[in-house]
Amino acid sequence: MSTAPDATVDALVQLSFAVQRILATVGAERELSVVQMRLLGIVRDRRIGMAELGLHLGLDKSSVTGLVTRAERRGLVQRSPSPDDGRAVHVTLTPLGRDWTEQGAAEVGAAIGELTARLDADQRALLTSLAASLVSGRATPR
Amino acid sequence: MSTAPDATVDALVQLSFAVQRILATVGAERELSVVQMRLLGIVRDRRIGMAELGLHLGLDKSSVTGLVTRAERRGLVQRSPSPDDGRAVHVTLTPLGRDWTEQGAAEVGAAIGELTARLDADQRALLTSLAASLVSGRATPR
DNA sequence: TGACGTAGTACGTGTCGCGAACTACTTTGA
DNA sequence: TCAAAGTAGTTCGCGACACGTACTACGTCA
Repeated sequence: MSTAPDATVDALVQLSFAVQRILATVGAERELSVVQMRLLGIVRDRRIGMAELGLHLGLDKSSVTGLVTRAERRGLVQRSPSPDDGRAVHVTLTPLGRDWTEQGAAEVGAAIGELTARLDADQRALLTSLAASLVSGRATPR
Repeated sequence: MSTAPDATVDALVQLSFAVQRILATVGAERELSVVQMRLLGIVRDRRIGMAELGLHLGLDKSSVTGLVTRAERRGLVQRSPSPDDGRAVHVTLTPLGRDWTEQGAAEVGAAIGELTARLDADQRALLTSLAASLVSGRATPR
């Protein structure tokens, strides 16, 4: 029920825009939107169908269809029928998609490294642990 | 030139998506996109023209035109000619726009409060200070 | 086997962002 | 002083993107 202090809200919102901007910039080099990058990142290490993909992305299934279709048209992912379920489809990375995903991840890592360059190792670890606990919903170890 | 550790990249990227999701959810109650919310937030406490707005949002000026036009059509902002420059336009909140902006800010504050509920006051202050320093580009006080 | 649920697609609508071409006003410099 | 160059915004056409609705096809369960 408690409202966060304005300073906290501001800081987190601004930070989220900064990170999104990094993602958008890295993606733009390959004409990938942030959502496309996210799609690649999710498909990277999961065997996943359209519906579950929609859950991860917070998108309607019909939106996922279009997203995957565009990525497939560009040769980044491919659909393959599920062996278990005749209705279902699995989305996997093509070799090209895998390349781009690796490269993109490296570039994002570099940009985040730059963003956090002013922090020393302790501060960075602290930030990581605080951020991770917010996302996971678990308490932060002290 | 240093790349951030994967854990840091993950935590910050995930956190940014969590915050964006909050913004999107709050906006959705009024059928406002995240960018529309941002527009309101920027116009809230600035006397600003279209070009500068584009800089803040990282958008092309033609995109700003459309953005403002849609917001204006909904009665949230208004354009007024600049007294100093016959070419320029100032974008300001209407009373309705101001209401929505206040309400939206309060709801975002509440949601961020919930997101950070597991942190105690010290941890929250620490997170705020770390995040703020990343965004400002200034060093974090120790 | 028939009813119901689930996975995914097709289609129409609207938002959003871009670049290029355009108008209108301002600034600059000879 | 006045033409050239610059600046603020708009318009237009395009594609990406997200949604809801309606549809097909397959699976499950009684």
